[in-house]
Amino acid sequence: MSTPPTRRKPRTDAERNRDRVLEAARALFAEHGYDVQMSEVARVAGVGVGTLYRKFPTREALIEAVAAHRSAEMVAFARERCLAEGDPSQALARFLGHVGEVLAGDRGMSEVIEQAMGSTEPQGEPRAKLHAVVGELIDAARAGGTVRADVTAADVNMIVCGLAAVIRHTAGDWRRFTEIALNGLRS
Amino acid sequence: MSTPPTRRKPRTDAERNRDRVLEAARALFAEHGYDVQMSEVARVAGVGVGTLYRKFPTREALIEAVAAHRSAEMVAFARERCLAEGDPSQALARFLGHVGEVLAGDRGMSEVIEQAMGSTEPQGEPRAKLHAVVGELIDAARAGGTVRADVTAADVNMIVCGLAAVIRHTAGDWRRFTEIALNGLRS
DNA sequence: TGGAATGCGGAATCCTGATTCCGTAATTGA
DNA sequence: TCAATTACGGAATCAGGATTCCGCATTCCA
Repeated sequence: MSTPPTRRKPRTDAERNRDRVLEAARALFAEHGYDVQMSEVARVAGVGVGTLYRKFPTREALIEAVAAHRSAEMVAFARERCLAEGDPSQALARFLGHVGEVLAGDRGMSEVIEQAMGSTEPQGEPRAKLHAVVGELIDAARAGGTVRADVTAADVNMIVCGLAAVIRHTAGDWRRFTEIALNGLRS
Repeated sequence: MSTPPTRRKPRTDAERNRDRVLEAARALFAEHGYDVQMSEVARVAGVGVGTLYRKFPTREALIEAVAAHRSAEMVAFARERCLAEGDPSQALARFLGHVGEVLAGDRGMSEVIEQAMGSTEPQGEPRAKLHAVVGELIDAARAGGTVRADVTAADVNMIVCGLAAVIRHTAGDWRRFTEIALNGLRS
């Protein structure tokens, strides 16, 4: 009830280019963070800036697209690898380990997560789901006695936020940070 | 052996203006972080941009001047209020509490500290002293049995880095974060 | 195959903010 | 008080990057 009746099928090269842009952006953002120029993304994608802007109308939109994808992956991991299988009392620990792994290999994502885990302000569905999953992970950990009864989602969000910062700025061993944090949540 | 013999005394309004600029910068950086325009600093200081630039040749120099001052204050607090007086085993805890207090009221500083506590790269004397003091605080805490024997300066630096991020991005209660961290360092 | 329709490339344009320049104004020392 | 010296204000200039525009190339469908 919205699109006019007869409409051509979108040109095949158009979607191919969209994929190329996304892939280039993913790689560049992962390596350098979001401090990358649009023209550079276009160049790596083998595309003109005009094309890039037709796919993603603003720099912001491109970043959001990439971040949303990664966030969804993290949520999926939490559900499938942490909550669904294995020892539930270790679910939270496995999650933190995975988050660290991902952020250590994706500078851009560490920037997003650092901010996203902060205030509960609206930031799109993917980030909201991330918050929700954290809640489930805590429940599991609490049930298993791995953390104190008074641990809240806010606590874990702070830890994830801190973890992101540590990974981004520190040369040191982030696993050590997660160990300390988890130990601190124990009764 | 450096300055030519006869030289006038610097104009009094010149130093007054320098102070005004520093004060304006401190206030603005504390409230908004370093995302403030030079012209805004000048306006608040009641001075022209030209004057501002004569005192601090680049934006970077101005930021550095403000940050160095604050860093020195933190080091002084650590020595005088944490190491010199009170229960030594609580020195680290008191220090973290103070850092949180300062960062919570100074957005710019939280940005600096988040980065500064990361790599041990050269960042000027003030930051170097901060690292040194952290070492002393750990020794005191270790001696008092407040933290495990294997806790290192790198551990605490990560925690401070994380704390800065938490304060900057989170609406939540950063004291809770320090409690968890300190608890995590206990044996 | 032919001519719409849809995309493409990338130079040109716009914007935001840092930094420079220079004609004036204020301060100093004799 | 007066010339010399030092500083000031703020418009003009520069620079880095995001975003727009439009003539040309491709792809689609009858």
